[in-house]
Amino acid sequence: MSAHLTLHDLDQRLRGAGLRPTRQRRDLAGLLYGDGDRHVTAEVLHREAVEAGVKVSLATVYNTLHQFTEAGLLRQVVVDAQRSYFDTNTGHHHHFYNTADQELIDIPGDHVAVGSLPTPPDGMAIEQVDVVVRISPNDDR
Amino acid sequence: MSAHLTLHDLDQRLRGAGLRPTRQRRDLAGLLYGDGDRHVTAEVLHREAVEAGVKVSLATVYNTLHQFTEAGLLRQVVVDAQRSYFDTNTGHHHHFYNTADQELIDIPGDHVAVGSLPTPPDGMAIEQVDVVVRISPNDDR
DNA sequence: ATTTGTGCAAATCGTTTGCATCTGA
DNA sequence: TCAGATGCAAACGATTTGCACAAAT
Repeated sequence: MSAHLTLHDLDQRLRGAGLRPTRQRRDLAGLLYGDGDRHVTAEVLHREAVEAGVKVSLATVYNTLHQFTEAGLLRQVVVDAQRSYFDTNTGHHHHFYNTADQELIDIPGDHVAVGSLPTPPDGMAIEQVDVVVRISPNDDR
Repeated sequence: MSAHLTLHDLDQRLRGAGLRPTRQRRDLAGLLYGDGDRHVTAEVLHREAVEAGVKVSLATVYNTLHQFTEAGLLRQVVVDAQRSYFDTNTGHHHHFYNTADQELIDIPGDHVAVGSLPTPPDGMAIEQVDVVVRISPNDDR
């Protein structure tokens, strides 16, 4: 979709989400939204930032990921008990999770049909339905 | 279902799974399988054990939960990045997850229909499909 | 000027591990 | 007997937090 985002684009997106466009937020947003949909962990994003010459601490990466999530710019995906993934695709969709190499792959929302959900318990409302399809390399042959 | 399991029942179950029936495993199994399906975290099970006068360390609870899981007596459920849940119901089913109080509730397998899954990427096989319906108390009115 | 964000290091929390000691078959 | 289990405390890894300093409005 987006080939490259200008500095101005990023500022707009941050302001639109009610976040001050600081240098680190802009840089991180650039890494996150610069090239298609992504799934990152804090560690991975921090490493990328450092490798890209962006000066930012791991603590700030964590803070920023959570702020982005609250602001609706990211979505958190729970598939692994030890690690938090953040998805730049905030729309309706589900995931393949490759348990062998811990990689997440998007499944477009309309490629999974969840039918006949039971009524939630009394006084409860459905917030979100997550479908995780766990996959692994088949070692036939 | 099971009103109360005898010591012998527990031993049988453990042996059947290829595990030596030690005192702590028997005691923990008693807590887990004594009364219907349950969802526990290591912390919770350890606390219950201590309260029930069962002498067992937290480390052993962790070990035991994992051994039971490998032996097919339990199933691990990933719904919260910070905490691991173990489900005594190992059959095909899904979950409601109450995000307000971190409670898991079973949804019978045949109450959720997942249709038209996309084909997994090349060389990959589906291991399991997890559906988590996140719910929270609705604060209307 | 004031508010908000950042970096660092220390603290936290769930979970795992090393190792000496016990226990079940 | 003796392989396998357990307990304890220390180690761990991911994440959060406290606080002094820096940057944005």
